[in-house]
Formats: sequence, structure tokens, C-alpha cells
Amino acid sequence: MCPDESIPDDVKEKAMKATFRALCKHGYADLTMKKIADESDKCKSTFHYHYDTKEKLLVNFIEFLLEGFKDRMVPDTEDPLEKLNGLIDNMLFGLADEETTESFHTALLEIRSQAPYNERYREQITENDQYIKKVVSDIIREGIEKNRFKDVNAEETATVILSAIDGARARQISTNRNATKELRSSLDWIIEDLLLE
Amino acid sequence: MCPDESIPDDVKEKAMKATFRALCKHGYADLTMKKIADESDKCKSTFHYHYDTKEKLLVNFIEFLLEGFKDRMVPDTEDPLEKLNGLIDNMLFGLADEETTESFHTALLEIRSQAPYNERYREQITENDQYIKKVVSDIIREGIEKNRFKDVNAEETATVILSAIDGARARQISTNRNATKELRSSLDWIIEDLLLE
DNA sequence: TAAACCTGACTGACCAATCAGTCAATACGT
DNA sequence: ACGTATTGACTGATTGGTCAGTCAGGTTTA
Repeated sequence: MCPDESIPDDVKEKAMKATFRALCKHGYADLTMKKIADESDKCKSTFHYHYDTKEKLLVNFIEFLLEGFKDRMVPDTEDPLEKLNGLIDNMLFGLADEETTESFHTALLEIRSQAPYNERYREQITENDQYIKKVVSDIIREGIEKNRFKDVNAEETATVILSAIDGARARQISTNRNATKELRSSLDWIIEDLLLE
Repeated sequence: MCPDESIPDDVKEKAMKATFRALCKHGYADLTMKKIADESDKCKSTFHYHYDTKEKLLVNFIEFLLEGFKDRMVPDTEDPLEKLNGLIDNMLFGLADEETTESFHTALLEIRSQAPYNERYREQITENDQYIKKVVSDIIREGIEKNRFKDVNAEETATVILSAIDGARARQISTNRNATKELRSSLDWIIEDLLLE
């Protein structure tokens, strides 16, 4: 069967959740179809039946992961500063408990590190990247228009903030330091100095 | 044999170069002892003879990789602004050709993404992380003392700059955009606004 | 001198375990 | 009854790692 829209929703949800759990538990390099299946109540063959190959399952998974990311990042508020700070918090600390957030970011970084070898991964990540950059630069532009922010270059400011967030997430999971917390307080000061007053 | 100092220098060099080439060519997830050996004029068993296990070889490799990184990043100049900009350039664009730099950053990101599952990887990366942060904050402090920079918090500024560099490197290799070039021009403006007058 | 011995470097053949993927048989839902 | 969903058993390929043995070069012995 082809991995298109013909997969039942309940199976798809089980597949995605199982893939997520297996990826968090074992890491991308040690991720196998058996380990994915073991995280669900289905067996290995069932996932082959629905997705054909491991790669197709994983491409579907990335899509699922980034789609969920999009939906839940932007906080529901009108004030540009609140919206910006809320988005930064969501991106650095996630929406669930600390462990789930750490696992989520680990999964994302593992997929990122595989992107150079897989164009489909790269396309998905690029699209997500451009989306979030538009969101942040729109917030900054809105702040400027409402005279809440100084008249900075919105694109460049967004680039630095988003790059720093990505970097902090990578450092958070690959070092023994609390890199996201460090960046949060550093960004507070940067935003104060660059955007406000 | 144990993977200590008893390994001949020429063998060690061949092992490290072969590991680097294999890692760049196949990615961490598909990295095997055979593929490493195939990148050298030695056979698989030889690397097992010198390093025992695949993991010990890779821990040695990370040490080798980060040591080389340390040695070559800081530019030889007295002027704080020149030194800071030179370091940023070196970290974003590397010292060799573009292809080698991209491969190097890919290898680093792959190892980073594996750090959550391997404490020895994490220790190495943490140490390297702290080293480079000290270098950057020292440069900023020096600039403040010489009245070339504004009186900012050196630690927090270094955190943002280094996080952004890490993030841009991750985006550079995992998207279809030129993220390092984008960040470089954004950082120009940030440095102008934050550090200079 | 030369034969015997030793050692570290290296190799190809081999192993059990595991991999992604296949397939015939079966269970299920309508 | 019929198509979809699911399974366990299976396959060929590949994995990290082992091992017996080869080889070059140095040291000891006769």
C-alpha cells in the first residue's frame, strides 16, 4: 500500500506516536521498524503494509512532527512583545513537560542531522523554517507599526533570534548545561536593548 | 588493544581521516566499520585491533575533531572587533573550502544529535562549548576594557552570538537556504547596534 | 653468521545477531 | 462472502565483533 491519504486515522496516529516514542528512546541511528512496532500494539509487518518502506514512514513522521509544531507555537495574544516572548518560550521550553520537550527537540535535531542525506527531509525542514521566520518577522513588523518596537530590520532581527533558539536547543540536548534557560535570559536583555525603549 | 596512547601516529591519522570521510559520505546512522575501513588502505579488522569497539573509535574521533576545531578558530589579531568578526567568520564559514566546511558541520551536528544517548560524546561537546564561550566573552570583555565596545554583559552577549552561530550552522545543512550567510549579515547589524555606537 | 624466536601490525574468513522487507495464512468488519 | 487489516514465519543482506594465522622486522641464541 502507498503511504498516501488512504491510511486510517487511528492507524496513522498509532504509527506516528510509536515512531516518536521509539525515536526518543533509541535515537535515529538505532531506530528500526521492530522498535517502532514494539512501541505500539501492532507488529512490524503492519507498518510495512501501510507505509511500504521505512523511509516513507519517516517522511510521513517528519511531516506530522512539523505540522504539530506549527499549530501550537504562536501564543494567542494581541500585544507584539507578549506574542514574541511567548513564542520564544514555546520554542525553547515547549508546551508539554520538560522531558517530552527534551525528547521532541532531540528527535528534531536527529532529523535535521539526516537532512543533508535526504532531500525530502530537507524540503520539510526548509518549509517549516520559512514559516516560522515569517511569523516572527511579522510580529516584529507589527510591533514597529504599533510603535511598541524600535524601527529595526525585522528580517535580520528574526534571523538572529531564531538562529539563537535553534542553537540553544542543540546545545541544550548535546551538552550538560542548561542552554535554553541561559539563552532565555540573554534574549530578554537583547530584546530590551534592541527592540524596546 | 586499548584505545590509549599506544596507537602509532600514522595509524591514528589514517583512522581519523577515514572516519571523517566515511561520516561525511554516509552519515552517522549509516556509518559502519566496513565503510570506515573502505576509506583507508586498511581493513576492518585493523581498526578493531587498534580501537576494540566502534564506540571507542568514535569517541576518539570526536576528541580529534573538537581538538582541531579549538586550535584553528581564533584569529591572530589584537583588535577586539576584528578578532570577534574573524572568529564568527571562522565558525560560520570554516577555514577550508566550502564543501569541507559543510561536511565538517554536518559531522558535528550528527554527533551532537547522538549526544543525548552517549555521555562521553556529551562531555566532549560540553567542554568544547565552554571553551569557545570563554574565548568569545573574553574578547568582548577586552573590547569593553579598551573602550572599543559598549559596557554590555559579556556572558549574555557571547551566549546569543554563539547560540545563533550554532543554529545557523544547523539550518545551513538542514535546509535549502544559505543560513550562515544570512546570519553573518544579521550579526553585522546586531554587533553594530549592541556593541558599537 | 645464521638459524631460531618473538612481537606488533594486519588480514580474510567467519559468527551470531539483527536488519528491512516479503508473503501466505488468518482474522475481522460489513 | 469479500475486501481490508493483521500476523508470524521467513529471506537475503548486513551488522559489530572474533579469531587463527600471515607477515615483516628486530632480538636472542648457537
